Formats: sequence, structure tokens, C-alpha cells
Amino acid sequence: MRVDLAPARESRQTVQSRALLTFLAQADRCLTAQEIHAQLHRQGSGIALATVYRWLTRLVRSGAVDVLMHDDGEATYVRGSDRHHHHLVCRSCGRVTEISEPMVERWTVEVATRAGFADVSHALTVFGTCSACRGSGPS
Amino acid sequence: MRVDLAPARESRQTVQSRALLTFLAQADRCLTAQEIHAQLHRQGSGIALATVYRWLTRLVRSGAVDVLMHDDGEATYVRGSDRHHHHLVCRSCGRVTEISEPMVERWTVEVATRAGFADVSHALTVFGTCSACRGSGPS
DNA sequence: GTAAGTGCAAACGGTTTGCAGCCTC
DNA sequence: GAGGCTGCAAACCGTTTGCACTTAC
Repeated sequence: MRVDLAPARESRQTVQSRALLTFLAQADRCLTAQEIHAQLHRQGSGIALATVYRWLTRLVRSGAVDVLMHDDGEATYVRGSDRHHHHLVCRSCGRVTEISEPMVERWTVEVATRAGFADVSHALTVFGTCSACRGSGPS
Repeated sequence: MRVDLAPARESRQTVQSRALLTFLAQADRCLTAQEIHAQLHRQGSGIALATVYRWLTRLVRSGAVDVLMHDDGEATYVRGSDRHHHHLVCRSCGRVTEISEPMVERWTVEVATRAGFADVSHALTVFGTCSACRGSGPS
């Protein structure tokens, strides 16, 4: 499930950018900028947090990466996919699953249009407790 | 369309809290904490920003007010209602319309359950440009 | 009188930016 | 060699918090 993350056609390749892009291409879940930074450090790529942010900003602008704003105001980043999708997030472990359903897409556009709105977009996130977390401790 | 914003049964009434609650009860659109603070000052109620935040936090916890996280990480607040609903927000003027649709409710629960999730909840916000804003300047 | 509510200012945490130096092309 | 990329640290900005004071009950 490799996705071409290099919209950086006109960007210079550096040790840092290569490490970051490679890492992001392989990541399979939502990560905050700080997590990405920490992970890269853990695997030996000494990239500065500011650089991570600079690249994420650039990648988001180019559409290669999607941002997900969390309730606490922290942003998480995921490889962007061409198709629109939503996230199913476990309240306990934070694991994210992508979900998608054309019906919701159609419904939101329809409702918004009926209300006189144009240029419609939407953000939907579903929260719950995954089976693993429930099994280990429903508290 | 007045909504009882006083979940503060067990709270003391003060000049500030009364001004804030009255203002919120009349507000018909999403407002940031800072906007609420500025508006209150404009109308002569010298309330501190920290107090605005403290009340908003309390009201959100009690369910009297809904939070809406924006892409830039800023939170906006609107009167909440008892029944579950979603928001249709104008990107330009910030006006908020409540929308609700059982189908979406059912779908999210179904998808989440199928994925092994329990105790499901969801957050859906639809963004668009309302007719008024479009008419005045589609840019 | 007592404790909740308030104001102020400092702290916080995530993100952005200015600038000097490095390194790719 | 020139200019993009990076690192560092300081700045930013919305939000939270500690503490002393005020005020509703």
C-alpha cells in the first residue's frame, strides 16, 4: 500500500526530507507532528521538529498528506488518499481505521445544498472502543 | 429560539456569568472564546477572558454548549440542544444551522460495530458557503 | 462567614518564524 | 556558487492555571 509521497518534484533531496518522506509513506496510522519527529529520532534520523512541520505544511498544501484536527487542538497527519474517507478512532488506544461510505457523502451534499450552501465539504469522525481494548479492560 | 442556557443550577449568579449566559443564549452563530470576550466588552460587560473560558468549559461539560474545532485549531462555541445533531457551518460568515439525520446515526453505529467497536459516538460537521455570502461576493 | 466566582498574569503546548550556516544541484 | 533546506531558539497564539481578592448566598 505504498503511496507516492513525492510531490516534491521541485524540491531538493536532503537526508532529512528523504527520511521523512520514506517514513510517512510507510506509516499506517494518524500521527502528530511530534510523534513523527520522535519516531524519526528513534530510528536515527536527526531531523528538527521545525523541519517536520515545514514539510508537513508543504505536503498538506500539495495534497499528499491529510490533516485531522483533534478535539484538543492537536493536528494529526496521514497519507492522503485520492478518495474521500473518514476515521474510526478507538477512544482507548487511539488506533485509526479508515472508513468510507458514499451515502454519507451524498447526504451531506444534499442537505447542505437544500439549505442553500455551496462548495460543500465535511468532517466526520467516529469514536468508539475497539474489541481489543474492551476485552482487556472495560473499566 | 431561546434556549435555556442555565445548567448552572448549582452555580452562583454574578454580573459576569449573567452577561455571558444571556449573550450566549442570544447568539445565533459559532463564536470563538475571544469573540465572545470582545463582544461582551463592547457591550460594557467587563469580563475576563479566563472567565469566559472557564464558563465555556463548564457549559460544554454540562452539554449546554457545543464545541466545534476548526482547522486552524481554534475552537468555536454554539448553544447545544438536547437531541443529537450536527452543524452546517458557513465558511464565510460562520452562521450555524443544526441538521440531523437518523440515517447517519445508524450508519456510523453499524460500521463501527462491524469493525468491532462498541460505545460508539461520532462528530460530523458540514462546511459550505451559504447563499447570502455567495451572493455578496463569490470571489 | 465561607466557598464559589473572578481578574490578572504567568505558564503551557503546539506551531511558526527569523536567521545564520550547510549542502544540493 | 547560488539558493533551497535545516537547526536552533525565540516568538506566537489560543488556552489553562495559580493565587489573591471579591462577592453571592
